[in-house]
Amino acid sequence: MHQIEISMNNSVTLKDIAKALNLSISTISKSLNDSYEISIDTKQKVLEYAQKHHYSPNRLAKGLKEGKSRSIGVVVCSLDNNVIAQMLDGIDTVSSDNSYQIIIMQSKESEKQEAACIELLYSGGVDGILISPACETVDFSYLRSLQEAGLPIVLFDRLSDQINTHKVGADNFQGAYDATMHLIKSGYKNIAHLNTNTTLSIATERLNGYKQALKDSNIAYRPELLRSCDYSDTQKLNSDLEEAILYFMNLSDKPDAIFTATDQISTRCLTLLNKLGYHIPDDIALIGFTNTDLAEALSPALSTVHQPAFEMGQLAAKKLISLIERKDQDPEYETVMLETYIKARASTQSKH
Amino acid sequence: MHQIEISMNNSVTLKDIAKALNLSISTISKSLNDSYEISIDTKQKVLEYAQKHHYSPNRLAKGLKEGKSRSIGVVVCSLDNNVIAQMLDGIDTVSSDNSYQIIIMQSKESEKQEAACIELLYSGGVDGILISPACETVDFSYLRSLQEAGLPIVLFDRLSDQINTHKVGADNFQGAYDATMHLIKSGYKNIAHLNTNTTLSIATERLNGYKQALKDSNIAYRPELLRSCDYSDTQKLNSDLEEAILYFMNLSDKPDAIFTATDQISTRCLTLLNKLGYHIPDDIALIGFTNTDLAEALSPALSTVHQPAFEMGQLAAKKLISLIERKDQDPEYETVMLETYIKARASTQSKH
DNA sequence: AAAATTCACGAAATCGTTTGCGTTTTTATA
DNA sequence: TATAAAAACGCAAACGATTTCGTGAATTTT
Repeated sequence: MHQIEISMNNSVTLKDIAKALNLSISTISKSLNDSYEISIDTKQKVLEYAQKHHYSPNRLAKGLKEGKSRSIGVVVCSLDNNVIAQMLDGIDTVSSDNSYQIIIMQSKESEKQEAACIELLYSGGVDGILISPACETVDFSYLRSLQEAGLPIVLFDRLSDQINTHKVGADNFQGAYDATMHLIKSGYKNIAHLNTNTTLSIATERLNGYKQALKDSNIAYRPELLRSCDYSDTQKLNSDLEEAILYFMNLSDKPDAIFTATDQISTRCLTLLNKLGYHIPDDIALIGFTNTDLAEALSPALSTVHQPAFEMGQLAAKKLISLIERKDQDPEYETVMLETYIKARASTQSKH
Repeated sequence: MHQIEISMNNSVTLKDIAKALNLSISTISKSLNDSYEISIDTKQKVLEYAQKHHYSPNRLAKGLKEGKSRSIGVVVCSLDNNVIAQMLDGIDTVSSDNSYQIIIMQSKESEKQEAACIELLYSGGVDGILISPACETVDFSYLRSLQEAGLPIVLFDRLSDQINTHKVGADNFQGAYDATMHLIKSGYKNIAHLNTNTTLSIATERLNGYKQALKDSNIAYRPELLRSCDYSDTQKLNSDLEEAILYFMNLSDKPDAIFTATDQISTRCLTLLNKLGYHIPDDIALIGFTNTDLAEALSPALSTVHQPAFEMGQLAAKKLISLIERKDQDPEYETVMLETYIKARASTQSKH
């Protein structure tokens, strides 16, 4: 039988190899790092032994020594979300390709918890942080102070003016503009808008796109057709949503279409409208931001504004890694807005 | 103005505080760890300075010293997946509560990539690994060797007999049995089954549940009503799926219902049946495993077998942490199967 | 007042790597 | 042959934190 050579609690270290081969620790280290100082014979012996015994360098020790951990902290509001999952997928793809590990944490839309995440990641020695801020978050000073202390930070999806760094998001203004325009061109005139109550760019940009489309089409903006839902808690979101829909449908001059601003709002809105017995799109048309691949299979098929979530994640990770590795000295921070796509389906069928 | 006190590249260390307060490093460490050896006055001074300068212990150093990193490696096939996202949410909740960080990696259903993930996590010094194996994976010897070397491992969702440890999954047999029974009780007799081509327990358990329900209902199992799809690649999955459906519908004695075994298969199957012009449930009924919260809103509303994904994640994380912290010496490994729930909707309406 | 405790702190080893520099041995040059 | 230059390796410091042990000073005990 072949004995387990590894000590019970941990793996082979340089010291173990050194002892076994009767060499010094530094010789082992240099051999494994293919240093010119070591003879080919020795290198081979060391390499062979190391492979046989599954040596792999202790990342903690290496990180400590080099001041780098080759890990990236990712802070998102929630893991259980389509769009976010796709962004994480993109982040992970790029990170893995560049041998970075990602440490994911959830803020659950709480500013406080978000700060705790960041703190933990920072002290954990991450080389940089990718963050999509919680919707509660208004104070970016802590993040700024970390940035000033030298920690690379990149914002993605939800952006903010309060911090100067690379930012990768979707072109929310254009997406909202296109969605609204699509409704207008399909014959809808009284277009309501359901948004969140956040201070983040994502909300205002989409609102502005909506307004601009109305303006460009010479349709007056009616404040009563704008309602926002509390995004911090699912319960509240649903009740706010139902309330808003009932409010819309009881207006004397009620809307003939709704444009919804986020994934959750879009899909829940469809569900609620169905439940309340409204017929889409005859009673009311619906288009909204969401990335669900079930849009086609919904009842009715839901027209959507699709965000390139995977690509956003990829780009954000690339930007962060370039900051970490200082590929460009003294970087010019830029904000990239990736294009969104309208996918017109039955829920916004042209008015006859 | 208030100057940034932190050095450019990194944070405050014990040494910095020691120098600033003219004390020794050990005194600082002990103060912050509230040691009895230090006077109250000194402790207060140190604490005050530490807080003011945002000191937080370097996790790498601490981990190195203690031989623990307070981090957990999580290996899943994909991030972009509903059920998995919910499981990750559960894992993260428990991990955060116990101050563990989670490092998530994707195997993308590849055995090779999975091995690379595990290797990376191990050398990264994780305290334990949570893994839902890739469907390609047949060889668990590497995982076993790590386990023998002392690394705690817990399997979740997709289990395997090839490794002896804690396992947390859904009661797939019962879920499949219930789903099939539900179809039978609703008047369907010719029930087809769409599954994956994997060797993992998840597939065979669901198949067995299906078979058992047929048997208990005195319905003969017909091999031609069982088809499996390649799960390793989305393209292939879709084409396999379409092929299988066409095959089913062209049988002389064609099925009047389909029971689908996984999230992806279930939702795509619905989409495909719609696209092919079949009417659900009149032409063919459909029930399948999936956790999507859009089931209600689909066309038609999809009957589902729901897995307690969040809870599975929670429990798996708890089990792993208890292994890590050796709450029970020499643990009796156990396999927990959490209950699934049938949610009957329009897609399996009773035959008239 | 002398002895024994307690108190408050510092020195140094340790975790596993990396790396600059010193040392020995071998080889090449004058 | 004496000397310079490479080659091959070891020593030791460093990264930041924890922890054992040792040491003066202050306090208490007889």
